Amino acid sequence: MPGDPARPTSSSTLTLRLHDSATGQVRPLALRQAGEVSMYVCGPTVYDVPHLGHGRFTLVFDVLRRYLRFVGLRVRYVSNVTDVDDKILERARQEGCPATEVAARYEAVWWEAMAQLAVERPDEVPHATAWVPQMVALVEELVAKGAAYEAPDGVYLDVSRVPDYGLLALQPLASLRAGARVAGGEAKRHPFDFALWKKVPGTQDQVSWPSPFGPGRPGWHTECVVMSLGLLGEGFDLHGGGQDLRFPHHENERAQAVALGRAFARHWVHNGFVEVEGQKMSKSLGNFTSLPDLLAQADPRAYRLLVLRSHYRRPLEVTPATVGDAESGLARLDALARRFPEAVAAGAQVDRASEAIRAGVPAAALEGFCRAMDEDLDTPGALAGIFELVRQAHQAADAGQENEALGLARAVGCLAGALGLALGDHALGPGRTEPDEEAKALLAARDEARQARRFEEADRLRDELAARGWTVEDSPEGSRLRPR
RNA sequence: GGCGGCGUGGCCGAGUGGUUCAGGCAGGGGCCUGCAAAGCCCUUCACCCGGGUUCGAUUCCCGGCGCCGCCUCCA
Repeated sequence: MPGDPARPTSSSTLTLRLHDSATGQVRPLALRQAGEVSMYVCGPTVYDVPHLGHGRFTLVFDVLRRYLRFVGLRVRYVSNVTDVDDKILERARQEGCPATEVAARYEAVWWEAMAQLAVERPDEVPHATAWVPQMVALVEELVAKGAAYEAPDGVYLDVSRVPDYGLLALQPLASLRAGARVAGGEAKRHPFDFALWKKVPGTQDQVSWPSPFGPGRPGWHTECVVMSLGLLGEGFDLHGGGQDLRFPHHENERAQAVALGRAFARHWVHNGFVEVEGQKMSKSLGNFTSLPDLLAQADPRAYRLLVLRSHYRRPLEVTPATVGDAESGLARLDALARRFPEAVAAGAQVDRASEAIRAGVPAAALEGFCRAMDEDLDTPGALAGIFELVRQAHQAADAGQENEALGLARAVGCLAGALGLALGDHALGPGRTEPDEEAKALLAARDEARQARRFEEADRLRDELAARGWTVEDSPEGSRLRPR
Protein backbone atom coordinates (compact mmCIF):
# COMPACT_ATOMS: atom_id res chain seq x y z
CA MET A 1 0.00 0.00 0.00
CA PRO A 2 1.42 3.40 -0.94
CA GLY A 3 2.27 5.65 1.92
CA ASP A 4 2.46 2.75 4.28
CA PRO A 5 4.39 4.12 7.24
CA ALA A 6 7.00 1.51 7.90
CA ARG A 7 8.49 3.44 10.75
CA PRO A 8 5.81 3.21 13.40
CA THR A 9 4.71 -0.27 12.45
CA SER A 10 8.04 -2.04 12.59
CA SER A 11 8.41 -4.39 15.49
CA SER A 12 12.17 -4.39 15.56
CA THR A 13 12.90 -0.69 15.64
CA LEU A 14 11.24 1.24 18.40
CA THR A 15 11.26 4.96 17.83
CA LEU A 16 9.78 5.93 21.15
CA ARG A 17 11.70 8.52 23.11
CA LEU A 18 10.94 8.77 26.79
CA HIS A 19 12.14 10.94 29.62
CA ASP A 20 14.52 9.04 31.87
CA SER A 21 14.63 10.24 35.46
CA ALA A 22 18.13 8.88 35.91
CA THR A 23 19.54 11.27 33.32
CA GLY A 24 16.91 13.96 33.26
CA GLN A 25 16.84 13.60 29.49
CA VAL A 26 14.34 12.48 26.93
CA ARG A 27 16.12 9.63 25.20
CA PRO A 28 15.26 6.59 23.09
CA LEU A 29 13.90 3.66 25.00
CA ALA A 30 16.67 1.18 24.32
CA LEU A 31 15.37 -2.31 24.77
CA ARG A 32 17.23 -5.19 26.33
CA GLN A 33 15.89 -7.39 23.60
CA ALA A 34 14.54 -6.11 20.31
CA GLY A 35 10.80 -6.47 19.99
CA GLU A 36 10.16 -7.04 23.67
CA VAL A 37 9.56 -4.66 26.53
CA SER A 38 9.74 -5.55 30.18
CA MET A 39 8.21 -3.02 32.50
CA TYR A 40 7.71 -2.86 36.22
CA VAL A 41 5.41 -0.32 37.81
CA CYS A 42 5.12 0.12 41.56
CA GLY A 43 1.58 -0.73 42.55
CA PRO A 44 -0.52 0.12 45.56
CA THR A 45 -0.15 -0.58 49.24
CA VAL A 46 -3.60 -1.89 49.98
CA TYR A 47 -4.49 -0.21 53.25
CA ASP A 48 -7.20 2.16 52.04
CA VAL A 49 -9.27 3.05 49.00
CA PRO A 50 -7.26 4.38 46.05
CA HIS A 51 -7.26 8.11 45.35
CA LEU A 52 -7.02 10.07 42.11
CA GLY A 53 -3.24 9.88 42.11
CA HIS A 54 -3.40 6.11 41.91
CA GLY A 55 -5.83 6.52 39.06
CA ARG A 56 -3.45 8.77 37.21
CA PHE A 57 -0.38 6.59 37.41
CA THR A 58 -2.26 3.46 36.44
CA LEU A 59 -3.75 5.27 33.44
CA VAL A 60 -0.41 6.71 32.38
CA PHE A 61 1.33 3.37 32.41
CA ASP A 62 -1.67 1.61 30.94
CA VAL A 63 -1.46 3.99 27.99
CA LEU A 64 2.28 3.45 27.66
CA ARG A 65 1.75 -0.29 27.72
CA ARG A 66 -1.02 -0.14 25.13
CA TYR A 67 1.05 2.08 22.86
CA LEU A 68 4.08 -0.19 23.01
CA ARG A 69 1.88 -3.08 22.05
CA PHE A 70 0.18 -1.00 19.37
CA VAL A 71 3.48 -0.36 17.61
CA GLY A 72 4.20 -4.06 17.58
CA LEU A 73 6.17 -4.92 20.70
CA ARG A 74 5.59 -7.78 23.04
CA VAL A 75 5.08 -6.24 26.44
CA ARG A 76 5.53 -7.93 29.78
CA TYR A 77 3.97 -5.69 32.40
CA VAL A 78 4.53 -6.43 36.07
CA SER A 79 2.97 -4.42 38.86
CA ASN A 80 3.04 -5.41 42.50
CA VAL A 81 0.62 -5.24 45.37
CA THR A 82 2.15 -4.44 48.72
CA ASP A 83 0.09 -6.51 51.09
CA VAL A 84 2.25 -6.27 54.18
CA ASP A 85 3.20 -2.89 55.53
CA ASP A 86 3.03 -0.81 58.69
CA LYS A 87 -0.01 1.02 57.42
CA ILE A 88 -1.90 -2.17 56.79
CA LEU A 89 -1.03 -3.39 60.27
CA GLU A 90 -2.10 -0.06 61.73
CA ARG A 91 -5.41 -0.29 59.94
CA ALA A 92 -5.93 -3.84 61.12
CA ARG A 93 -5.23 -2.77 64.68
CA GLN A 94 -7.79 0.03 64.43
CA GLU A 95 -10.40 -2.24 63.00
CA GLY A 96 -9.56 -5.19 65.17
CA CYS A 97 -9.30 -7.59 62.27
CA PRO A 98 -6.48 -9.55 60.68
CA ALA A 99 -4.07 -7.68 58.43
CA THR A 100 -4.73 -10.16 55.66
CA GLU A 101 -8.38 -9.20 55.73
CA VAL A 102 -7.58 -5.50 55.39
CA ALA A 103 -5.27 -6.19 52.49
CA ALA A 104 -7.75 -8.44 50.73
CA ARG A 105 -10.57 -5.96 51.13
CA TYR A 106 -8.69 -2.98 49.71
CA GLU A 107 -7.13 -5.01 46.97
CA ALA A 108 -10.65 -5.93 45.83
CA VAL A 109 -11.56 -2.23 45.80
CA TRP A 110 -8.43 -1.57 43.79
CA TRP A 111 -9.23 -4.02 41.02
CA GLU A 112 -12.80 -2.85 40.84
CA ALA A 113 -11.58 0.71 40.27
CA MET A 114 -9.06 -0.51 37.69
CA ALA A 115 -11.79 -2.35 35.83
CA GLN A 116 -13.92 0.77 35.71
CA LEU A 117 -11.01 2.79 34.39
CA ALA A 118 -10.42 0.12 31.75
CA VAL A 119 -6.87 -0.28 33.00
CA GLU A 120 -5.69 -3.65 31.78
CA ARG A 121 -4.58 -6.09 34.39
CA PRO A 122 -0.82 -6.48 34.55
CA ASP A 123 0.61 -9.72 33.19
CA GLU A 124 1.91 -10.44 36.66
CA VAL A 125 0.79 -9.08 40.01
CA PRO A 126 3.33 -10.22 42.57
CA HIS A 127 2.31 -9.87 46.20
CA ALA A 128 4.95 -9.05 48.77
CA THR A 129 3.81 -11.78 51.13
CA ALA A 130 4.47 -14.42 48.49
CA TRP A 131 8.08 -13.37 48.05
CA VAL A 132 9.34 -13.19 51.62
CA PRO A 133 11.83 -16.10 51.37
CA GLN A 134 13.42 -14.45 48.33
CA MET A 135 13.61 -11.18 50.21
CA VAL A 136 15.29 -12.86 53.16
CA ALA A 137 17.82 -14.38 50.77
CA LEU A 138 18.49 -10.98 49.28
CA VAL A 139 19.04 -9.44 52.69
CA GLU A 140 21.43 -12.22 53.60
CA GLU A 141 23.34 -11.67 50.40
CA LEU A 142 23.62 -7.96 51.07
CA VAL A 143 24.88 -8.63 54.59
CA ALA A 144 27.37 -11.17 53.27
CA LYS A 145 28.68 -8.58 50.82
CA GLY A 146 29.12 -6.09 53.60
CA ALA A 147 26.57 -3.70 52.10
CA ALA A 148 24.07 -4.23 54.88
CA TYR A 149 24.37 -4.56 58.61
CA GLU A 150 22.31 -5.96 61.41
CA ALA A 151 21.14 -3.66 64.19
CA PRO A 152 19.05 -4.42 67.26
CA ASP A 153 15.79 -3.52 65.51
CA GLY A 154 16.49 -4.73 62.00
CA VAL A 155 18.81 -5.01 59.08
CA TYR A 156 19.80 -1.87 57.20
CA LEU A 157 21.38 -1.11 53.90
CA ASP A 158 24.53 0.94 54.26
CA VAL A 159 24.07 3.62 51.64
CA SER A 160 27.67 4.70 51.93
CA ARG A 161 28.50 1.45 50.15
CA VAL A 162 26.55 2.53 47.10
CA PRO A 163 28.83 4.81 45.11
CA ASP A 164 26.22 6.69 43.11
CA TYR A 165 23.54 6.88 45.75
CA GLY A 166 21.43 9.93 44.94
CA LEU A 167 21.32 9.30 41.20
CA LEU A 168 17.55 9.48 40.99
CA ALA A 169 17.39 12.33 43.47
CA LEU A 170 19.75 14.17 41.11
CA GLN A 171 22.03 15.07 43.97
CA PRO A 172 24.87 13.42 45.82
CA LEU A 173 24.39 11.81 49.19
CA ALA A 174 26.30 14.61 50.89
CA SER A 175 23.86 17.28 49.78
CA LEU A 176 20.86 15.13 50.56
CA ARG A 177 22.16 14.84 54.04
CA ALA A 178 21.73 18.53 54.69
CA GLY A 179 18.01 18.26 54.95
CA ALA A 180 17.72 14.79 56.31
CA ARG A 181 15.90 14.06 59.48
CA VAL A 182 16.65 10.89 61.35
CA ALA A 183 13.60 8.97 62.37
CA GLY A 184 13.62 8.44 66.08
CA GLY A 185 14.22 5.05 67.55
CA GLU A 186 15.93 3.51 64.58
CA ALA A 187 19.33 2.08 65.16
CA LYS A 188 20.81 2.98 61.82
CA ARG A 189 24.22 4.45 61.22
CA HIS A 190 23.44 6.94 58.53
CA PRO A 191 20.22 8.91 58.17
CA PHE A 192 19.67 7.50 54.71
CA ASP A 193 20.32 3.90 55.59
CA PHE A 194 17.03 2.11 55.21
CA ALA A 195 15.44 -1.00 56.63
CA LEU A 196 15.68 -4.19 54.62
CA TRP A 197 14.26 -6.22 57.45
CA LYS A 198 12.26 -5.06 60.44
CA LYS A 199 12.57 -7.25 63.47
CA VAL A 200 9.36 -8.07 65.26
CA PRO A 201 9.62 -8.98 68.96
CA GLY A 202 8.28 -12.48 69.34
CA THR A 203 5.93 -11.62 72.13
CA GLN A 204 3.92 -9.17 70.08
CA ASP A 205 0.96 -10.25 68.07
CA GLN A 206 2.21 -9.06 64.73
CA VAL A 207 2.67 -10.41 61.27
CA SER A 208 6.12 -11.89 60.93
CA TRP A 209 8.23 -14.41 59.08
CA PRO A 210 11.27 -16.32 60.29
CA SER A 211 14.72 -15.25 59.16
CA PRO A 212 18.34 -15.68 60.17
CA PHE A 213 18.00 -12.29 61.85
CA GLY A 214 15.04 -13.39 63.86
CA PRO A 215 11.33 -13.07 63.16
CA GLY A 216 10.28 -9.97 61.32
CA ARG A 217 8.99 -8.58 58.09
CA PRO A 218 10.56 -7.08 55.00
CA GLY A 219 11.18 -3.40 54.44
CA TRP A 220 9.15 -1.85 51.69
CA HIS A 221 12.04 -1.05 49.35
CA THR A 222 13.11 -4.66 49.15
CA GLU A 223 10.06 -6.28 47.65
CA CYS A 224 10.23 -4.45 44.34
CA VAL A 225 13.87 -5.38 43.86
CA VAL A 226 13.21 -9.05 44.43
CA MET A 227 10.02 -9.18 42.42
CA SER A 228 11.17 -7.13 39.45
CA LEU A 229 14.44 -9.02 39.09
CA GLY A 230 12.68 -12.28 39.84
CA LEU A 231 10.01 -11.87 37.19
CA LEU A 232 11.69 -9.70 34.58
CA GLY A 233 15.35 -10.55 35.07
CA GLU A 234 18.41 -8.35 35.22
CA GLY A 235 18.53 -5.20 33.16
CA PHE A 236 14.80 -5.06 32.56
CA ASP A 237 13.68 -2.19 30.40
CA LEU A 238 11.55 0.20 32.32
CA HIS A 239 10.64 0.99 35.89
CA GLY A 240 7.87 3.42 36.62
CA GLY A 241 5.75 5.03 39.25
CA GLY A 242 4.61 8.34 40.66
CA GLN A 243 7.03 11.21 41.05
CA ASP A 244 7.07 10.74 44.80
CA LEU A 245 8.51 7.25 44.46
CA ARG A 246 11.57 8.60 42.72
CA PHE A 247 13.21 9.26 46.04
CA PRO A 248 13.64 7.48 48.30
CA HIS A 249 11.74 4.40 47.15
CA HIS A 250 13.24 3.93 43.70
CA GLU A 251 16.59 5.23 44.79
CA ASN A 252 16.63 2.58 47.49
CA GLU A 253 15.58 -0.17 45.15
CA ARG A 254 18.38 0.79 42.84
CA ALA A 255 20.83 0.98 45.71
CA GLN A 256 20.15 -2.63 46.60
CA ALA A 257 20.64 -3.80 43.05
CA VAL A 258 23.86 -1.81 42.75
CA ALA A 259 25.13 -3.24 46.03
CA LEU A 260 24.31 -6.70 44.74
CA GLY A 261 26.08 -6.03 41.48
CA ARG A 262 22.99 -6.71 39.44
CA ALA A 263 21.83 -4.66 36.48
CA PHE A 264 18.57 -2.99 37.30
CA ALA A 265 16.09 -0.85 35.34
CA ARG A 266 17.43 0.65 32.12
CA HIS A 267 14.93 3.46 32.05
CA TRP A 268 13.08 5.27 34.83
CA VAL A 269 9.72 6.89 34.17
CA HIS A 270 7.85 9.00 36.67
CA ASN A 271 4.51 10.72 36.31
CA GLY A 272 3.48 14.04 37.83
CA PHE A 273 1.03 14.57 40.63
CA VAL A 274 -2.65 15.14 40.69
CA GLU A 275 -3.25 18.55 42.19
CA VAL A 276 -6.15 20.35 43.74
CA GLU A 277 -5.94 24.11 43.68
CA GLY A 278 -2.29 23.84 42.81
CA GLN A 279 -1.39 21.53 45.67
CA LYS A 280 -0.35 17.93 45.53
CA MET A 281 -3.19 15.60 46.34
CA SER A 282 -2.13 13.17 49.03
CA LYS A 283 -3.33 11.17 51.93
CA SER A 284 -1.13 13.07 54.34
CA LEU A 285 -2.54 16.43 53.22
CA GLY A 286 -6.04 15.08 53.52
CA ASN A 287 -7.11 16.78 50.31
CA PHE A 288 -7.66 13.65 48.29
CA THR A 289 -10.67 12.46 46.41
CA SER A 290 -11.11 8.75 46.38
CA LEU A 291 -11.08 7.09 43.01
CA PRO A 292 -14.29 5.15 43.64
CA ASP A 293 -16.00 8.45 44.52
CA LEU A 294 -14.96 10.02 41.26
CA LEU A 295 -15.93 6.96 39.25
CA ALA A 296 -19.35 6.98 40.84
CA GLN A 297 -19.93 10.60 39.85
CA ALA A 298 -18.45 10.79 36.38
CA ASP A 299 -18.00 8.68 33.30
CA PRO A 300 -14.79 6.77 34.06
CA ARG A 301 -13.63 7.47 30.53
CA ALA A 302 -13.68 11.17 31.37
CA TYR A 303 -10.87 10.65 33.85
CA ARG A 304 -8.83 8.82 31.23
CA LEU A 305 -9.45 11.66 28.81
CA LEU A 306 -8.52 14.21 31.44
CA VAL A 307 -5.27 12.38 32.18
CA LEU A 308 -4.46 12.06 28.48
CA ARG A 309 -5.16 15.72 27.87
CA SER A 310 -2.10 16.79 29.83
CA HIS A 311 1.45 15.58 29.56
CA TYR A 312 2.20 12.77 31.98
CA ARG A 313 5.09 14.55 33.68
CA ARG A 314 3.14 17.72 34.35
CA PRO A 315 0.94 18.32 37.34
CA LEU A 316 -2.72 17.74 36.60
CA GLU A 317 -5.50 19.85 38.03
CA VAL A 318 -8.50 17.70 38.89
CA THR A 319 -11.63 19.50 39.95
CA PRO A 320 -15.32 19.03 39.22
CA ALA A 321 -14.88 21.66 36.51
CA THR A 322 -12.01 19.93 34.71
CA VAL A 323 -13.74 16.58 34.97
CA GLY A 324 -16.87 18.16 33.53
CA ASP A 325 -14.83 19.58 30.65
CA ALA A 326 -13.52 16.15 29.91
CA GLU A 327 -17.00 14.73 29.89
CA SER A 328 -18.06 17.34 27.35
CA GLY A 329 -15.09 16.47 25.18
CA LEU A 330 -16.00 12.84 25.43
CA ALA A 331 -19.49 13.68 24.25
CA ARG A 332 -17.98 15.06 21.08
CA LEU A 333 -16.12 11.81 20.47
CA ASP A 334 -19.19 9.75 21.25
CA ALA A 335 -21.23 11.85 18.83
CA LEU A 336 -18.96 10.75 16.02
CA ALA A 337 -19.32 7.15 17.08
CA ARG A 338 -23.07 7.64 16.96
CA ARG A 339 -22.92 9.01 13.45
CA PHE A 340 -20.57 6.29 12.16
CA PRO A 341 -21.06 3.36 14.51
CA GLU A 342 -19.73 0.66 12.21
CA ALA A 343 -16.66 2.57 11.12
CA VAL A 344 -15.67 3.62 14.63
CA ALA A 345 -16.23 0.09 15.92
CA ALA A 346 -14.22 -1.35 13.04
CA GLY A 347 -11.37 1.01 13.87
CA ALA A 348 -11.50 0.01 17.50
CA GLN A 349 -11.00 -3.62 16.46
CA VAL A 350 -7.57 -2.74 15.13
CA ASP A 351 -5.01 -3.20 17.88
CA ARG A 352 -1.80 -2.99 15.90
CA ALA A 353 -0.49 -0.06 13.91
CA SER A 354 0.69 -2.55 11.32
CA GLU A 355 -2.89 -3.60 10.64
CA ALA A 356 -4.38 -0.13 10.66
CA ILE A 357 -3.70 0.80 7.06
CA ARG A 358 -5.11 -2.44 5.78
CA ALA A 359 -8.18 -1.86 7.92
CA GLY A 360 -8.77 1.44 6.18
CA VAL A 361 -7.18 3.94 8.56
CA PRO A 362 -5.62 6.81 6.60
CA ALA A 363 -1.83 6.66 6.78
CA ALA A 364 -1.51 10.34 7.61
CA ALA A 365 -3.70 9.93 10.68
CA LEU A 366 -1.67 7.02 11.93
CA GLU A 367 1.62 8.77 11.29
CA GLY A 368 0.57 11.90 13.12
CA PHE A 369 -0.53 9.87 16.09
CA CYS A 370 2.70 7.90 16.30
CA ARG A 371 4.81 10.99 15.81
CA ALA A 372 3.19 12.56 18.86
CA MET A 373 3.29 9.45 21.00
CA ASP A 374 6.91 8.73 20.10
CA GLU A 375 8.00 12.06 21.52
CA ASP A 376 7.87 11.31 25.22
CA LEU A 377 4.30 10.10 25.08
CA ASP A 378 2.75 13.33 23.88
CA THR A 379 -0.82 12.29 24.53
CA PRO A 380 -2.11 15.91 24.39
CA GLY A 381 -0.74 16.13 20.86
CA ALA A 382 -2.11 12.74 19.92
CA LEU A 383 -5.49 13.70 21.28
CA ALA A 384 -5.46 17.02 19.42
CA GLY A 385 -4.92 15.00 16.26
CA ILE A 386 -7.86 12.76 17.06
CA PHE A 387 -10.17 15.74 17.59
CA GLU A 388 -8.96 17.10 14.30
CA LEU A 389 -9.93 13.83 12.65
CA VAL A 390 -13.36 14.08 14.21
CA ARG A 391 -13.89 17.45 12.61
CA GLN A 392 -12.62 16.26 9.25
CA ALA A 393 -14.90 13.23 9.35
CA HIS A 394 -17.98 15.38 9.92
CA GLN A 395 -16.82 17.77 7.25
CA ALA A 396 -16.33 15.03 4.71
CA ALA A 397 -19.69 13.48 5.50
CA ASP A 398 -21.43 16.85 5.22
CA ALA A 399 -19.79 17.29 1.84
CA GLY A 400 -21.06 13.91 0.72
CA GLN A 401 -17.64 12.27 0.70
CA GLU A 402 -18.81 9.08 2.30
CA ASN A 403 -15.68 6.96 1.88
CA GLU A 404 -13.40 9.62 3.19
CA ALA A 405 -15.64 10.17 6.20
CA LEU A 406 -15.68 6.48 6.99
CA GLY A 407 -11.91 6.25 6.79
CA LEU A 408 -11.54 9.15 9.19
CA ALA A 409 -14.09 7.63 11.54
CA ARG A 410 -12.18 4.35 11.47
CA ALA A 411 -9.03 6.29 12.36
CA VAL A 412 -10.76 7.87 15.32
CA GLY A 413 -11.95 4.50 16.58
CA CYS A 414 -8.54 2.97 16.09
CA LEU A 415 -6.46 5.72 17.67
CA ALA A 416 -8.79 6.37 20.58
CA GLY A 417 -8.78 2.62 21.11
CA ALA A 418 -4.98 2.61 21.15
CA LEU A 419 -5.23 5.04 24.06
CA GLY A 420 -7.71 2.81 25.82
CA LEU A 421 -10.72 5.00 25.07
CA ALA A 422 -13.82 3.13 23.97
CA LEU A 423 -16.27 5.34 22.11
CA GLY A 424 -19.98 5.20 21.61
CA ASP A 425 -23.03 4.78 23.71
CA HIS A 426 -22.18 1.19 24.53
CA ALA A 427 -19.18 2.59 26.41
CA LEU A 428 -21.29 4.84 28.58
CA GLY A 429 -21.73 2.28 31.29
CA PRO A 430 -24.49 0.39 33.01
CA GLY A 431 -28.05 1.46 32.31
CA ARG A 432 -27.10 3.73 29.45
CA THR A 433 -26.85 1.40 26.54
CA GLU A 434 -29.18 0.65 23.68
CA PRO A 435 -32.64 2.14 23.40
CA ASP A 436 -35.36 -0.30 24.48
CA GLU A 437 -38.18 -1.34 22.16
CA GLU A 438 -40.54 1.27 23.50
CA ALA A 439 -38.07 4.04 22.84
CA LYS A 440 -37.47 2.75 19.34
CA ALA A 441 -41.21 2.66 18.72
CA LEU A 442 -41.61 6.23 19.92
CA LEU A 443 -38.79 7.33 17.65
CA ALA A 444 -40.37 5.59 14.69
CA ALA A 445 -43.70 7.22 15.45
CA ARG A 446 -42.01 10.60 15.61
CA ASP A 447 -40.31 10.00 12.27
CA GLU A 448 -43.70 9.23 10.80
CA ALA A 449 -45.27 12.32 12.29
CA ARG A 450 -42.46 14.49 10.94
CA GLN A 451 -42.77 12.90 7.56
CA ALA A 452 -46.45 13.88 7.57
CA ARG A 453 -45.48 17.32 8.90
CA ARG A 454 -47.50 16.78 12.06
CA PHE A 455 -44.94 18.70 14.07
CA GLU A 456 -46.96 19.11 17.23
CA GLU A 457 -47.24 15.38 17.51
CA ALA A 458 -43.57 14.94 16.65
CA ASP A 459 -42.58 17.37 19.39
CA ARG A 460 -44.83 15.64 21.86
CA LEU A 461 -43.13 12.34 21.08
CA ARG A 462 -39.76 13.95 21.43
CA ASP A 463 -40.76 15.23 24.88
CA GLU A 464 -41.95 11.77 25.71
CA LEU A 465 -38.54 10.35 24.75
CA ALA A 466 -36.79 13.06 26.74
CA ALA A 467 -38.81 12.06 29.78
CA ARG A 468 -37.50 8.53 29.28
CA GLY A 469 -33.94 9.77 29.16
CA TRP A 470 -33.34 10.03 25.44
CA THR A 471 -32.30 12.97 23.32
CA VAL A 472 -33.29 12.85 19.66
CA GLU A 473 -30.77 13.70 16.99
CA ASP A 474 -31.80 14.09 13.36
CA SER A 475 -29.21 13.78 10.65
CA PRO A 476 -28.87 13.08 6.94
CA GLU A 477 -28.35 9.45 7.95
CA GLY A 478 -31.67 9.39 9.80
CA SER A 479 -32.84 10.03 13.34
CA ARG A 480 -31.22 8.45 16.36
CA LEU A 481 -31.30 8.47 20.13
CA ARG A 482 -28.70 9.52 22.61
CA PRO A 483 -28.76 8.98 26.37
CA ARG A 484 -29.05 12.27 28.19
C1' G B 1 19.60 24.91 53.52
C1' G B 2 20.24 21.41 48.94
C1' C B 3 17.88 19.77 44.41
C1' G B 4 14.07 19.81 40.61
C1' G B 5 10.02 22.10 38.19
C1' C B 6 6.29 25.68 36.90
C1' G B 7 4.01 30.80 35.69
C1' U B 8 0.17 30.77 28.17
C1' G B 9 -6.25 33.64 26.27
C1' G B 10 -12.83 32.98 30.76
C1' C B 11 -11.19 27.63 32.36
C1' C B 12 -8.16 23.20 31.27
C1' G B 13 -3.93 22.44 28.51
C1' A B 14 0.07 21.84 24.30
C1' G B 15 3.86 24.32 21.73
C1' U B 16 7.29 27.42 19.06
C1' G B 17 12.96 32.29 17.71
C1' G B 18 9.43 35.37 12.93
C1' U B 19 4.69 34.38 8.59
C1' U B 20 -2.52 31.09 9.65
C1' C B 21 0.97 31.19 17.79
C1' A B 22 -2.39 22.75 18.95
C1' G B 23 -6.61 20.73 21.07
C1' G B 24 -10.80 20.53 24.49
C1' C B 25 -14.45 23.22 27.38
C1' A B 26 -16.99 27.81 27.79
C1' G B 27 -18.74 32.73 25.15
C1' G B 28 -20.50 35.47 20.54
C1' G B 29 -22.28 35.40 15.30
C1' G B 30 -23.82 32.55 11.06
C1' C B 31 -25.29 27.96 8.31
C1' C B 32 -28.15 23.53 8.67
C1' U B 33 -33.17 22.14 11.05
C1' G B 34 -40.44 22.69 10.83
C1' C B 35 -38.24 23.77 15.85
C1' A B 36 -34.43 21.47 18.47
C1' A B 37 -30.18 18.25 19.22
C1' A B 38 -25.79 16.91 16.75
C1' G B 39 -22.61 18.96 13.13
C1' C B 40 -20.12 22.68 10.01
C1' C B 41 -18.19 27.82 9.23
C1' C B 42 -16.57 32.47 11.34
C1' U B 43 -15.23 34.82 15.84
C1' U B 44 -13.74 37.12 21.09
C1' C B 45 -9.67 36.26 24.64
C1' A B 46 -2.42 34.94 25.35
C1' C B 47 2.17 34.08 26.53
C1' C B 48 4.28 36.92 35.23
C1' C B 49 7.76 41.46 35.52
C1' G B 50 12.58 43.91 34.23
C1' G B 51 16.91 43.69 31.49
C1' G B 52 20.07 41.22 27.65
C1' U B 53 21.24 38.42 22.95
C1' U B 54 18.84 38.99 18.04
C1' C B 55 16.82 42.13 12.14
C1' G B 56 12.97 39.83 15.30
C1' A B 57 11.43 36.47 21.76
C1' U B 58 5.90 34.06 24.42
C1' U B 59 9.97 30.82 22.88
C1' C B 60 17.33 31.64 24.30
C1' C B 61 20.37 34.12 28.56
C1' C B 62 20.52 36.96 33.30
C1' G B 63 17.87 39.07 37.35
C1' G B 64 13.34 39.62 40.01
C1' C B 65 8.43 38.30 41.73
C1' G B 66 4.96 34.41 42.49
C1' C B 67 3.69 29.22 42.87
C1' C B 68 4.69 23.95 43.45
C1' G B 69 7.30 19.43 44.45
C1' C B 70 11.33 16.21 46.50
C1' C B 71 15.00 15.85 50.48
C1' U B 72 10.01 11.91 55.82
C1' C B 73 5.24 7.14 54.76
C1' C B 74 3.11 8.87 50.09
C1' A B 75 1.14 7.27 42.98
